[in-house]
Amino acid sequence: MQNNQRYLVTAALPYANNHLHIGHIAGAYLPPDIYVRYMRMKGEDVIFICGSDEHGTAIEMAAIQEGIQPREIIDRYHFSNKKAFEDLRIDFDIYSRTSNEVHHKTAQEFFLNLHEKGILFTKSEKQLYSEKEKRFLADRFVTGTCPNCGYENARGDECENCGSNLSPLELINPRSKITGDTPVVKESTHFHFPLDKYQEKLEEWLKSKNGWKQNVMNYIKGWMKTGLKERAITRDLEWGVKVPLEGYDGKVLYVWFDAPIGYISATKELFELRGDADGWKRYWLDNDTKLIHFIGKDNIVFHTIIFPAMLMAHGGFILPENVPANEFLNIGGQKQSKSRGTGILVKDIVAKFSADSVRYALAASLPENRDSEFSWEDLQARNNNELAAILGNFVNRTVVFAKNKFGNKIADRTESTPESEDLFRYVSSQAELTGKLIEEFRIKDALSEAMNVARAANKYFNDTEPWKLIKTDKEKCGSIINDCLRVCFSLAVIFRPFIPGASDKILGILGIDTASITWKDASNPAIPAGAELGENMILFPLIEDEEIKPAEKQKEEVTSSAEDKTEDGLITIDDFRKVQFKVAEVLECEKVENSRKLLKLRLKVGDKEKQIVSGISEYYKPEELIGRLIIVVDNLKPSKLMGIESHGMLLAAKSGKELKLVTVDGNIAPGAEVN
RNA sequence: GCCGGGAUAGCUCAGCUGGUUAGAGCGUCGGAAUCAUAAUCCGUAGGUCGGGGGUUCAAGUCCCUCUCCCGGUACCA
Repeated sequence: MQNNQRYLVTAALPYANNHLHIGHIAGAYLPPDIYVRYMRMKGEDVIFICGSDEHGTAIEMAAIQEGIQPREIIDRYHFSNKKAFEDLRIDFDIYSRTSNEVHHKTAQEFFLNLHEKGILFTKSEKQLYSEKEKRFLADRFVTGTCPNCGYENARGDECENCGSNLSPLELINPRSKITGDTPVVKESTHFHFPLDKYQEKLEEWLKSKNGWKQNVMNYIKGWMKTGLKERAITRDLEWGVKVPLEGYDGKVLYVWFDAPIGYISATKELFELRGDADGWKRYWLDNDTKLIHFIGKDNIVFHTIIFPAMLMAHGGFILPENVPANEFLNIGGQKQSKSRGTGILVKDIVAKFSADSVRYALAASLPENRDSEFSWEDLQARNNNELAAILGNFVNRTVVFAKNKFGNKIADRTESTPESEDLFRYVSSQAELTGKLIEEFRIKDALSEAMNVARAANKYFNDTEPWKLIKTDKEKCGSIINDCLRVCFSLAVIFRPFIPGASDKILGILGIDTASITWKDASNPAIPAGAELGENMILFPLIEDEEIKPAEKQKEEVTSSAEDKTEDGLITIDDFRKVQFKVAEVLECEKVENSRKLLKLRLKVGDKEKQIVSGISEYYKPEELIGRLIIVVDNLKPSKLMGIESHGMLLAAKSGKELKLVTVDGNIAPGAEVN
């Protein structure tokens, strides 16, 4: 057989600033794992590549906020996510990371290749620069007042309040999110990639692609219609792949440029580990290789437009054969979101349920055509009503029967019946159908067809009634049980891509070596009559209601606590409303004796008076404050400072050694609400 | 605002270029069976395919419009 075909399968590189949730798994990792397992059993030459995407602003910012090095952030999530994949038995040939030396080198070479060809061009742009930190501030590092609605904490890229898109330069009174200082406008020069020049070539290439999913094509059309635009491929940032040219200190490759190159670097690394340093070329530079990117829909542009354009520009590389992007998996109608901290994390779900159960439940509701829903009840129902009741039960009833009636040995098959032949014809055609569906990336349908085999198997058991036959015709009964055991083998093969754990167990019971299993075994399940069966076991323990309920509660807790403290420090309007700010007039003010910086203030808030203690005597003298209107938090839980009760706190802005009271712009009655 | 996507049985979803009584799984209800993790098998009920209008011999499927949800993207004060 002269099949030179090779497959290079990639799964989106997870960004190493958060833990993976099951939406990621359903979108971009479980489908390729199933696909790859199947293709391997079919005897195809496949490599399966993934790794952590570890550069970019968000990681640098997270590090600054936590006061640690980016390295610590990426290590935390790289290893956590690597383990999450292992726990779910998602078996990459390599799970690499873009902080690796081989990646930096590969990305730099790629950049230089384009640069030397004169494809890239430079352009200078005005950007905000922090003198204090000696660095340019990325959009997300800046906050300020929105020029449209006046919201004071608008982000550099958009205003959360009115939804307008902003550039940091538009912000009124911009501040660094890190130090709070005011940045200045400064020119910065960046390399750009002329994506617009590749539009025609891309469109032509895409035209030749049939069999791509409709949703993917729709996204592409949208982008093409608006017209592609040049894109900056460098940034002013510390954390990333350095621009490998003189005079570009402090600049790194933009993360979207370096990340997809990670697929190439990871492949290089894989073959280095295999002692075949040039092996990666067979996969990336050879037209006999089919490159398949599994991703979520948020990544479609990068994998169908930007990265292919980069590969075209570089030359020599193959372009993707298909990009079967999935939609999103929601939970209770709610989007799972890293940045909002909602969603069910892999590490939490595998702590509680088996990889097989989770894989099955997710595979059964993959968001292949549109966003889909996942719930804990779903997981329970899938496990109990399908895995346990249909598949698990069939294997169990067969094995138990063989054990009780045939001395735990594989009975002889002495005769064949039309029913038996029908059954195996069906098994064989279902195996073919399941495989075909997997190859078409219709994993959900494939799984459903696989389960139909187990249904047919149960029906065969029911219809042939071996429990009756054993009393009248043990030989014929033995043939039936032999059939059933062989179907168990077929089931182990057909289900193997989806639930490898259970497949191993079934094959273990049957005493079959798992190493040499091929897809063809599903149609030709050969088991040695007379051989002793291994120890039976329950493949899928039932999931009780109690196991689901705490999980639900847990989920709610996660969600609600996440609302209070989200990744980028955002709160909801409801959170804000909890705090009652009021205008207060300072009636009396005196220094607290023996304290270094405490002042005791007597305030008039509406028609009541209250006392607060505040640590501002280093900045304000008591007499300066009397008569002034200030802003206080009115509903703060009272506390004692140096034995003196304080019933609130005043607001003041602090920067370095400066502190200024927050006041109101003009006269207003004390007690007025601030919002 | 503009562009795109979605709205199909109680639930989760399939329905390609328009064509017989709109499908599957789960759940419901009834029956058979009792080897098996009270697990199986057979059957039943259940939908004016988001609302309205149109094209057609024929529309869930095409066109228009409206409502709601989700993405993307532009701008005004």
